[in-house]
Amino acid sequence: MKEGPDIALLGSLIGDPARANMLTALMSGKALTASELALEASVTVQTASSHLKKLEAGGLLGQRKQGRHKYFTLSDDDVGSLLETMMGLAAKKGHIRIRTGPKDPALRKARVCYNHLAGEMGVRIYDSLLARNFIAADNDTLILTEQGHSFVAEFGIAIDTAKKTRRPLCKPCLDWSARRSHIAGTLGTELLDRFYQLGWAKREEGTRTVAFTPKGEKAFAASFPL
Amino acid sequence: MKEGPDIALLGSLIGDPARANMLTALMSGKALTASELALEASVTVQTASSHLKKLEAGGLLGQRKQGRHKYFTLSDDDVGSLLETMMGLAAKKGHIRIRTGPKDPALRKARVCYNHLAGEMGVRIYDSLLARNFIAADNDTLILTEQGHSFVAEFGIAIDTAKKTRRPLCKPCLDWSARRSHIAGTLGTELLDRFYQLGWAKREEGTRTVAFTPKGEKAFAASFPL
DNA sequence: TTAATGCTTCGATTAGCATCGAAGTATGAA
DNA sequence: TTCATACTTCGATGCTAATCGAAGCATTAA
Repeated sequence: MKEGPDIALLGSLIGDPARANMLTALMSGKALTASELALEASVTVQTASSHLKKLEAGGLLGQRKQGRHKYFTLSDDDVGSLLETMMGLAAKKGHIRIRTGPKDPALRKARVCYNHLAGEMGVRIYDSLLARNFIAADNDTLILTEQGHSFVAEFGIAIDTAKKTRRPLCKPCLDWSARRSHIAGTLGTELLDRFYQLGWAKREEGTRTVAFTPKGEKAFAASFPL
Repeated sequence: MKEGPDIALLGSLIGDPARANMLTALMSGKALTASELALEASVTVQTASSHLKKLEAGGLLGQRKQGRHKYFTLSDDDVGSLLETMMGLAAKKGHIRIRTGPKDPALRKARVCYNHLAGEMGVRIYDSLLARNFIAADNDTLILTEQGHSFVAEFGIAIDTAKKTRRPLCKPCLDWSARRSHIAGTLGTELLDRFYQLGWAKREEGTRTVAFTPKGEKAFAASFPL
């Protein structure tokens, strides 16, 4: 018995509610940490770890270590389209969708990526800094250029203190939507803190949403033009 | 917990090995009975019945009662394409396929459908008789016409004895490939028996394959032109 | 009617696996 | 170094569901 489970393996991987929630959370292209996925699935991190291991072994997930975090994404576009097909069929057959929903709209715009800004605005920082040659890609890491140092200092960040730590100054960090990179590392953290400090934005309780004030959003747009 | 298993339900349905085997067996478009599916999945009929109930409730299967048999098919083309997608991904990810395979080639041409001939040659009988007005569709059943009676008698079948039973003379029966109908009922049984009797074909042991002799195949083609 | 076949339901057993607590490893911060 | 965080592994528990035997229905044949 239990002989040839070609599609059965795939099915059973997707068939567990916890794993299905993780996969749908990753469907947006977002790269999520194990803890975040645990939260999405409403299970403990141990359980999540076990699931993620299985999903990875099954070839559905890819991972990328970033410091002490482990980011998971769907491994393939094929996986994405399979899930999309399944969601479509499930909807058609009346297996109604009860999943969350009210979170995303604000999260897409700006959210905390555990210590730096992600979402559209996070991507914008990256693009803006790169376009003005304030940062430059160097062998899979990012370095802050001469002009970049000036800009950061002008922006009110004491970069020297940040330099002491072993933590990289800039790091690219995956974003969802277009799987775009944004700024992580010490600089990313410092920037986000500075936004809070300037009163441009503040963190919403309980969620990962970062809420910008109208005034803050204008100032942001001025400081990070495209 | 266990909150919103949109795609999880689909996944778990496909995730069970027995069900996966049934679904892949139905992937060719063939309409199979519960017993046949049980055989395919290597489980008892009770277990199969339970699985089929779930698959039908999940909207993956459609059924058609035919006498005391219950024929199952994939309910949708969407279901078929989902399974195809999954099989493709499974192959790509290295979940090797161990399933049967060597059966089909001969079965496609001619096979026993529990008491009548199915497969391409079965479909041909249906088409030939219909084209020559030997049978006619009447309110979801088939009737043998006046000319049809002559033909059958000429072919060597004592139709009177068949008429006595309560069993319908002709019945359409689903076939796979193009989901075409072929002749079942008393007439179907009698025709197959006559083929055996004429030495045109004989049943292969252990399989559902019907092996026609070269001579038999020619005679068949002559008797059932298109 | 009786007998046979195809399928379903019921009940009990069993196996698998998701789950979490607790301890262990790794990375980063001070 | 020490402390904190992110994640993994181990072990035990408990729930779910697949499985099959046995009995019940439905259809067909004699």
